Amino acid sequence: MPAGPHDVLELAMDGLFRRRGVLDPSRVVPGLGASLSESLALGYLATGACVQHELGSYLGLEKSTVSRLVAGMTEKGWVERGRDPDNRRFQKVVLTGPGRLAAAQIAEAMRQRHERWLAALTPEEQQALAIGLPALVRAMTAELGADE
Amino acid sequence: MPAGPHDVLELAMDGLFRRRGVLDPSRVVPGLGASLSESLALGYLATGACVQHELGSYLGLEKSTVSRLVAGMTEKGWVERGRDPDNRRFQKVVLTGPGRLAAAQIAEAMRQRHERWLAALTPEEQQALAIGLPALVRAMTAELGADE
DNA sequence: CGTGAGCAGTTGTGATGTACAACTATAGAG
DNA sequence: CTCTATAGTTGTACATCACAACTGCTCACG
Repeated sequence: MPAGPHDVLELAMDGLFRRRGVLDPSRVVPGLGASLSESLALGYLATGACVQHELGSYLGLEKSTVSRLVAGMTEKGWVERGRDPDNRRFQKVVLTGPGRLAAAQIAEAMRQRHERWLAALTPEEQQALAIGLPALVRAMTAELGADE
Repeated sequence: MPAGPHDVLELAMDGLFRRRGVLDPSRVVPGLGASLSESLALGYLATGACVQHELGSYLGLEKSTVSRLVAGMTEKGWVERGRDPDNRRFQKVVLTGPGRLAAAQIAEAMRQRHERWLAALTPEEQQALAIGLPALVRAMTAELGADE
């Protein structure tokens, strides 16, 4: 009954699943009213404009869902969208000023939250996490197929 | 620009959020048709019968949600519920035979999945994960307040 | 050219998972 | 015995998402 590697994962996953509300950015940045998908989209768009279907593949969402997601973000004034003049099939999505601000707020709140968590860890644990966690994500990603 | 501990968490969280479908047991044990909450409930009930509101506090769900969750699991034949004779306010929930089987199937599938992930890690990474991950979950849990 | 195949996006519809509010039933204290 | 607190149920509404059917655009091929 000493905890093997599997038990560690088991307990961690259980803990994460049961507290999946933590993921919710509306708790991390209250009053902003961004859903999880919106937050991820804002973060992605902050690295550069993109076309809707690219956003969809990044977020792992169906195109219809992305369409409505972007529509909602447009109404909130975070993005603007318009047909790409070079290829009018594409909807190019661009962050607006307020959108950039919202993205920055979310990123900063996340950063602070992560620092709070890390502050509760010993240096050894931090070091271990920095090695183990990326490896785990790599393994999980590999299993799911290379959907970037 | 070397990745600090924060960047590690940032990337890991991003990766986990975007692939939150991984959490879905219906992919891990296809054909069984158990939702995430149902899977967690089955896992919890496998450790012993309990009363509905206890299940709710374990899962972090509102009592009405738990009521319907248990109703659904009853229909699927995984649990039975009945008033506690000692205190008729309580609904005691107990795993049935099929429920026990489903719980075992889920647990086994999870175990296999975790082993697959771990197999893709070097021994050093496994060791690091075993130290870092529980620490992270501990820190997250502490921040959220001590909910079970 | 022009037409047909295929892709990007939109809209209609519905499933799922959840919370909140109002209610019922039970228990226990005074 | 009544009053209050607790466990659970039901009505309702909301958020997130997928699938299917549609529109509009592009491009290759005859």
